[in-house]
Amino acid sequence: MPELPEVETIVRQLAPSVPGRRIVKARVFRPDVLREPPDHFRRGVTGATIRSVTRRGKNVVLVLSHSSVLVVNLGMTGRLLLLRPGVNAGPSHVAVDLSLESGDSLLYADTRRFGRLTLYSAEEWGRESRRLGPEPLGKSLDAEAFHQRLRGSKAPLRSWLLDQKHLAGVGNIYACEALHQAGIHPLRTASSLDSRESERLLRSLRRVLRKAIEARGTTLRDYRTASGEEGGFLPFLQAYGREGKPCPRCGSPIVRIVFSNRSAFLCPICQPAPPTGTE
DNA sequence: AGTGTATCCTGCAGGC
DNA sequence: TGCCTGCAGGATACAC
Repeated sequence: MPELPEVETIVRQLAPSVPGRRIVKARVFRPDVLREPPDHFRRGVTGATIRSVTRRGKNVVLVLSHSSVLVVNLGMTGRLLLLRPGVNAGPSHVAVDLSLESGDSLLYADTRRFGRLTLYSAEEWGRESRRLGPEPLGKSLDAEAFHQRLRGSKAPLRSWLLDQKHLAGVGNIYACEALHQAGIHPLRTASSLDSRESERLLRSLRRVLRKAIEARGTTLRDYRTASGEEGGFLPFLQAYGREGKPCPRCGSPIVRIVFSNRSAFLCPICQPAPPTGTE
């Protein structure tokens, strides 16, 4: 669930208050969210000062002193919360608790435990980060560069958008929303878009991501901001999760299709189906 | 280079 | 009330 806007919301909330603070104690309740033995993780973070909190794709990136980097990928149900004792209540399914010297805690909670906390050296994280595609809201990606990237792939657009090596941060909700807004069918192949269509798709993608950030993300069920609040973007979804409900643009019922083992939501009128190629 | 399938997990909604 | 099935924001590995 946590896609770019949700992770960006969490990072924006943590960035003003967390950097400069030291981790005085680390408790691991669910070792399976770590990629290394719990005692190694505890040794790696205890005593370290958090230098910065940033985002790369769907990852929260915490740069620690001693040039190590703690990367949090929230999976489907992960939450990263700043818990102020006596102010906000703790969540269930706490996996890792990082106590800060002020008495606050940075909690990682995750019902399904698909999320991961990974401790990298700066070099290792640099390598990992370079494997991800460009940031969709970043300056380096212009319409021309986007079109060039699309031209190299025959994958269906929805699959292409979800692949983090093409673009970093797009998930199923915002892929479906952007395609709907751009009037492009999710099964169109990436390379089939002409320059006008690819420009329209990039514009739609950026618009929906920005709007979702403004609304502090989409809470379907589990997502919470770093302060434990729900995101406000759900009422603005035009296609995702709206099977059978009227398309806000043309009124015809939204349709759910499944491919690559995941649902896609679309308007069959606004998003004309590509030729099947079998006839 | 693609796709389909399965896996890691829990919880909730809907049908009966 | 309970049982069952299907479904869920993600990432990855496998066979084909």
